[in-house]
Amino acid sequence: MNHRTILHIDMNAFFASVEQSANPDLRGKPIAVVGGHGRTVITTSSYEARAKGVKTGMAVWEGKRSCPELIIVVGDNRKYTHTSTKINEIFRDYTPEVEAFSIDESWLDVTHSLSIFGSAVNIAYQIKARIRHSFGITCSIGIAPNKLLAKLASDMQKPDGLTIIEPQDVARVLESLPIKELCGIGRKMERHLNLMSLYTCGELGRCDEARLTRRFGVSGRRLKEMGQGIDNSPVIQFGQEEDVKSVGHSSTLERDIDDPAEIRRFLLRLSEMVGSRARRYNVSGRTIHLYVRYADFFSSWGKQTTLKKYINQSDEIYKAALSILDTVELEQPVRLLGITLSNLKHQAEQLPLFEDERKKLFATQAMDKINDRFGGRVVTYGSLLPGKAAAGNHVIPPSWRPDGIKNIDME
DNA sequence: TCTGGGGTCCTAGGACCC
DNA sequence: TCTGGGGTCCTAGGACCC
Repeated sequence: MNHRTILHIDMNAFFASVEQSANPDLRGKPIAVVGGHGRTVITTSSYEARAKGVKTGMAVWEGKRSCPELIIVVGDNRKYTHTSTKINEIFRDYTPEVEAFSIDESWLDVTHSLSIFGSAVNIAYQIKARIRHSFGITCSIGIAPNKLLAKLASDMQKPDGLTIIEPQDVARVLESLPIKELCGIGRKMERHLNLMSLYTCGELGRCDEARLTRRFGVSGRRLKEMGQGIDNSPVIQFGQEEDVKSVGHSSTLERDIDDPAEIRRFLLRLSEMVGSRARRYNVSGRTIHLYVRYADFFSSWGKQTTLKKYINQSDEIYKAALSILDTVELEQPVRLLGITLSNLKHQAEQLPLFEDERKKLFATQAMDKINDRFGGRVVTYGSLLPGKAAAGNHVIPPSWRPDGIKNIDME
């Protein structure tokens, strides 16, 4: 038998747990972590709050309605990214093959570490103990022959769970499992498959591939494999990731604005955030995408333009965004603005001569990317904005589930 | 004080070239 | 004058993930 052994590690209620660990007054209490200003949602809540019906994606007042004693904590990104980085360093004591899926989830391929540490279960218990000891938080771990199943397994027991799916048990576990439990099958796909009378992974795995391909194109084969619990995708370790394909920022304004000058100021600010990050990544891009959400929340549009040359200077990005804005007539006050740079080209950079130095550089850059993506840094654009119209802090939730605004479905 | 922000991948259709 | 195909690039939009 030649199979891989993959761990998926999921921090339980990560942001809320970090806050409770940092502040003893919050322990054992229902708390909710939110972004910086009024127009925000609950990004993570403690298990005490969840027991009272508080869910990710709720507005603060909704959370308070179902749990009046709910304590609201404004999130601190740096705390979370710092903790996340440290936790991933622990993982790398057990294998170099660590892939951070998000700020609070990672996969580890421990296939080649088993002989050193005895077993995957041993590794899992060691990791749990070290995370609890160092950070005072718990995690759920799934052990399985591939990433898809490991992630499925880590979801099965929370909090502080440990679930193993042995290769010989895969078919039994999947037989009556609802398809939407699989990572990659969302609400819409579930509905489509249900309409084909496919409800469980067992049914999906037995479905005729041609039937799935007719309906879903190239995804058909992948769907069938998922139903069978097949996933050959490798764990991509730090520094081995593909180059980033787009860099963007968007932000809901504190209040709706329709003053063109104010809109332009905000676009300049977004351009600076996108530009500085692109420069840090050493990329430039030819395509600029502008996104606008109107005051009514439901109507929005996005427009993109592709230039002849690659850019990453903030003023050039700003200019391109303005040129797009000039082609439209705004229909309502603006609630949210976003700018994304894509069609990226990686710029040549000086690489260290020695292999281990290169590896270190790549790993650092990879972690930088993760930190950037999850808002770990403070981007300064000082004098550009006169005070009040600024967006709030960005707290990127670890576990957005379709219970929130996405659930307001118009069908 | 209703409803966030960061991405990736896929599809469809049009323009344009050979 | 009318007819066709393949390939690439681009825009727009949707589904999915955290």
